[in-house]
Amino acid sequence: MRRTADMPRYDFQRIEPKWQDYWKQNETFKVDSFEAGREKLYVLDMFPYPSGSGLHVGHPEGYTATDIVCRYGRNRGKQVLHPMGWDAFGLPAEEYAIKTQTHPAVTTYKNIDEFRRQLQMLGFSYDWSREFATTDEDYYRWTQWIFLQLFDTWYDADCEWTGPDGRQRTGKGRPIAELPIPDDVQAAGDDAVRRYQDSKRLAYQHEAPVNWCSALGTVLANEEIVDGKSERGGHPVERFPLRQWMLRITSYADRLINELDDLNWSESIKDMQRNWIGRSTGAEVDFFVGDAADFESWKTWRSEAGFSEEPGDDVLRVYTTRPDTLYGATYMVIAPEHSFVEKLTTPEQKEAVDAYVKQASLKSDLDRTDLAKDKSGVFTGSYAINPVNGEKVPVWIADYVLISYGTGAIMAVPAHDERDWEFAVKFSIPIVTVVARKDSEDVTREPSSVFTEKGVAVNSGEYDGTPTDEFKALITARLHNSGLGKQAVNFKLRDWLFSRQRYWGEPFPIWHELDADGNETGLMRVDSPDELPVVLPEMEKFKPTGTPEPMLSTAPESWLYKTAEDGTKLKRETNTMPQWAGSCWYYLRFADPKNADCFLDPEVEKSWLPVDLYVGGAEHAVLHLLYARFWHKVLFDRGHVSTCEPFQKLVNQGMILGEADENGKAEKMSKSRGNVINPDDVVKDYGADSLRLYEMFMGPLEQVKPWSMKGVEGVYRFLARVWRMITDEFADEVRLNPAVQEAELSEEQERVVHKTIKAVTEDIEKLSFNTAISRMMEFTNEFSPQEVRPKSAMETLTILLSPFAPHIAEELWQLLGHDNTLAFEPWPTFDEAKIAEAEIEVPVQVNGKLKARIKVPAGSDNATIEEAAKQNSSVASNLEGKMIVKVVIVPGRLVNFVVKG
RNA sequence: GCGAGUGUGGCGGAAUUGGCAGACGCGCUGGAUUUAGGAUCCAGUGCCCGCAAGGGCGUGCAGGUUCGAUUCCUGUCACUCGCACCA
Repeated sequence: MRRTADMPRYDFQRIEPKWQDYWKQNETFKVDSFEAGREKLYVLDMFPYPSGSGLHVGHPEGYTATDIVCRYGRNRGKQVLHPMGWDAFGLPAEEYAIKTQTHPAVTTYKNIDEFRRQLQMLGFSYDWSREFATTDEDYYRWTQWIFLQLFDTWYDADCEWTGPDGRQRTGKGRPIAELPIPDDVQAAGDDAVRRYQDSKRLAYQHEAPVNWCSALGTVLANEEIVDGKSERGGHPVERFPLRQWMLRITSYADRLINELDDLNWSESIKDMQRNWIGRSTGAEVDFFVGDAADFESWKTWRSEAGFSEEPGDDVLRVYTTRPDTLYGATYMVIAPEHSFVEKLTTPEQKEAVDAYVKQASLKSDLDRTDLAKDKSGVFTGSYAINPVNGEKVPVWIADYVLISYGTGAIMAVPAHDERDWEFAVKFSIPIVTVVARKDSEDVTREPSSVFTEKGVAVNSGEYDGTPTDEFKALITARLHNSGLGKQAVNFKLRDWLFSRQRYWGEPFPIWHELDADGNETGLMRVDSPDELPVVLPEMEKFKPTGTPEPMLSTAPESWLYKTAEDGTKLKRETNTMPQWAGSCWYYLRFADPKNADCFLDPEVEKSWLPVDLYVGGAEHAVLHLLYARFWHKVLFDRGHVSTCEPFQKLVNQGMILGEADENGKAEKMSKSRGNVINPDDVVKDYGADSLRLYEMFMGPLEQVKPWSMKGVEGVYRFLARVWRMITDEFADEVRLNPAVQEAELSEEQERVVHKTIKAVTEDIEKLSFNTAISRMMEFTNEFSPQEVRPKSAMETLTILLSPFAPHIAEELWQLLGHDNTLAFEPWPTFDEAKIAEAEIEVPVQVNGKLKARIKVPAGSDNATIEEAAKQNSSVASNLEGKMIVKVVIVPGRLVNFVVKG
């Protein structure tokens, strides 16, 4: 019999819309209320920025993985929270607005509609009733509210407390009202108290060098600069000081490192975060720069007064991780921006110093990194006194020392630091060895190469012979006792620059007080929570001012100004928040998206949080994940959430590259290369189930892998084979294949069924979807040729397949005689006993080389197996005339004869 | 430079308390069916020698441990990602 065109076939174009409709009509995946006592599963995708170019094939990779976990979870009887939304503030919509005079909201919501259509076309089991965009007023109202929490919080680094998670910690974010006010501040009056409080808040204003990008018309966070250019667009960035909003993320640096330990994240992402935070321990040490004659009296005074919090203007304070090399400090360096530059510069050196400092200030970050290893610097003409040996050391200025790290000044030990070595060689500064390799006999005072490892002290007076680690601890303690230094910790992490000068972002709920002349006094007021949201003003032009003056400063006066009840004139803050703000807490809002009274009901929070599985691209390994963890910890400290970490398990999907060329080389997909695959086209040609299945079959989820249209065809063929295994391809209408019968499973069939259930189940648990799919292919290869295909086996496969290819699975489930969706059918179980074979094949080796395979009854004892092996003709001929030295038998796995002669 | 990761057929990949290397898919070869193409089905497919039986080689490379190594150890090379004058 031949197929004809009108006979039913695997018709995804009919099946897929049908079931998408069904799920929508029946609200199959909506979760209304939390059922106490039932296991919960909160699975989250990194929500997309709804760009104008639509969904990319990289999106469905992670989304399919989470969808499989969710659908599987429902079949396992869990209550599943699986939401989707939009990270919708951001530059592209605003750039488009500038070009076309269209309000960014219009573009944004249009793009969202397109993204939603594309995601629904792929059959993801989201609870769409929870959808929101970060640009919704109902949402950013609470983003502003959280900002007010940050504004209302100071970090008490010494507070010891036990959180609702039962863990003891030191350091806590506390309400600003609980901040102790020093007596002298109190005495200076209310305004002084307010300014003091403002200086301690987690959200504070700060005049600091910023990264200004004139092309984008905004300042950018350090994290948004790549190679001295803007991460977005690659535009040049200049640095100059500007008053900006900052978030005190550095207060949480230690907790952001420590609390990574218990998370189920890949070590490499944890490492990237640890690296980014960059904690180092060492010591701060004071070098005396006053009149040399006063050195001894200064030391005596210090040993009584102790190490001061502020260094004072007769000392140069340095930070070092190697206090054990103090005796080898042959010069010092201060950053060109250091406040001591002027004071330490002698008249003879003034001209050279001025020139150098000016040149350094003109260098952009790009220049500084480009010239990386080429050291430059200038001598100030002054000397400091080394506190441990009283020696005079020259003080230099060089831009390899950064003002933003440590104290902006270093002691240089050229013998044991590569940068100092280079500098000393270039400027002919003495180099003195103070650390030697252990057991090394000849220690030259002037070494021929730099030695940066640990060893034992030499040329270090009474400390000679002390091992590095011991010496570090010892000298730090002694410096502390004599008031000359103390142990110190430093981080690479900087406070987070939180303001932008663009329009399309959340306005700050902040007012600045104005004096009679309309100038800002520096004092601030906040909008009360019931005045939120502070809605973006309607505007017609979106072009940046071209200066660091924020866009919103051109907003209507009615939005910009008001008079407080006490008569004080107020001006609104005109910066907006960066795009990160909205994505810092969306996972919380998904649990309670419609709540009008609260950002998240505490009971709901305890039910659904934390996120059990979070899947997204590795490009967010530091920024988004670090920021979100920081906000979460602040909310935790303030009692708004009950867990200290938001995301229990994190998985980063690997990037999907374009199709490989004839040389087998695959490149990143990009418009300019013309190798972008559009999901719409794939769905049109092969269907959503094939796209989903293919993306999971390509290889391990976390791995980078190239696209292959032939591969899509491969999984499409598999689905068509499953279809033909269960349906009758020769009938005039869709109906069951006559081979599918109510029949008992044969022993062999039962074995295949149970083996497949076991493998697919375990693979899903491991997120090893590619191997799960190959197991189902094996099942199909086994059953397709059979003339009797028991219905129960077909039902089992249908359920196993349903998380991966839900549309075809629902359709087959219906054909197999079921009225309901299979979304909540119990997941099949397996019986280990039914997987075992009666007779097993055992490989036989002679001297580790495979010679034969023998069949023995399962559970045979070693003697039986050995005997059977010797009976094998091939083995026997290999053993002939040899002496058997040893027989290795691994029950059920292998036999190895070790022979001699 | 520092940190992390990855190297397996023509291609994507599978196999880890050390025990049959190459599951599954793609591609390729041959065959069946077909007016033809497509689709489908069957058989084969790591490399080398050989008509065959059979033999040799083989998980980036070089060593080591072991009866036995893709897996463990040492060294080395290549590629990818992240950070990059952080004292």
